[in-house]
Amino acid sequence: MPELPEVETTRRGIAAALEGRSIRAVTIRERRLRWPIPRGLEKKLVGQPVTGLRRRAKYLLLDTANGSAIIHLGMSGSLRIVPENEAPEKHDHFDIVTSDAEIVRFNDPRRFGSLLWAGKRPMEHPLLSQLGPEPLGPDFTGDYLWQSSQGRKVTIKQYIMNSKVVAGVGNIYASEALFRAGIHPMRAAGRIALPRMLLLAEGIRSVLSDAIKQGGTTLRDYRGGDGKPGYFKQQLLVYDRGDQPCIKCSKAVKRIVQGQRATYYCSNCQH
DNA sequence: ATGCGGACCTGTTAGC
DNA sequence: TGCTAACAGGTCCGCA
Repeated sequence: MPELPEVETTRRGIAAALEGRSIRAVTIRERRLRWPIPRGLEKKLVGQPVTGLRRRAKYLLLDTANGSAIIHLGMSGSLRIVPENEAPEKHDHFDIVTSDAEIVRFNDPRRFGSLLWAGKRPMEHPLLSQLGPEPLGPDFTGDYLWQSSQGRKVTIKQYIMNSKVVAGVGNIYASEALFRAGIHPMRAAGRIALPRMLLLAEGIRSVLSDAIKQGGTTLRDYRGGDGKPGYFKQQLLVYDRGDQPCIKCSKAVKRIVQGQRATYYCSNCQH
């Protein structure tokens, strides 16, 4: 479900409820997520003032005076503020209750998400320490992308989805960015000329920021932290449009599988 | 170092 | 209607 724009939308939706409050309680109903929620994590959080809610790639960092917790939404996770007294439902695996009695509730049917403790230097946590630049940050440029891809034979689609190369480009936006740049998803990463890599970096940057502006993409039942759906789906040019006419040239959009993930592209517009 | 396939899960939908 | 198979927005890990 959540890609970077959805995670960012979630962050913006719940940050105000957390920042400047302290944590009154952490209620865990199911510890078996992607990794088990560590025993004693509640104790590290309860009573702590929340100093911020940050995002790095698709990870959310809940910063407290005592250290940071890492939250990942996996494929099907969501975080939202629920009314007081709303009974937990199926797959509501944990709640964070603030000193203002606001409840931030995590739901994740597939349990690919996670809740971990990262201590005082969260960026040194193994999940975060190997990440490449933020796609919307200043270090992610076409020059960097071109430089780092030299000699790489993986397909460009798989390359931009590698979190060591650039952090947080997921399956939907990888297809969309390649379409924006006119680059064929099967092309070897190391065989793309610099000017086209500049277009690709810009494609990644623009598709992600456009999606954030729209509140993310709602494919099935995604909701942001404020409960609103995302409106970016209307602007997906190739993703999930197999056999439908290309927006630019009307040729049928193709669907292929790369690394067990669906890829959509136009064979006429992308080379 | 790189690249590939499998693993972790449940829910929805398409096809017979 | 009911059963089965395929598919889904992520990403780590182990092996060649």
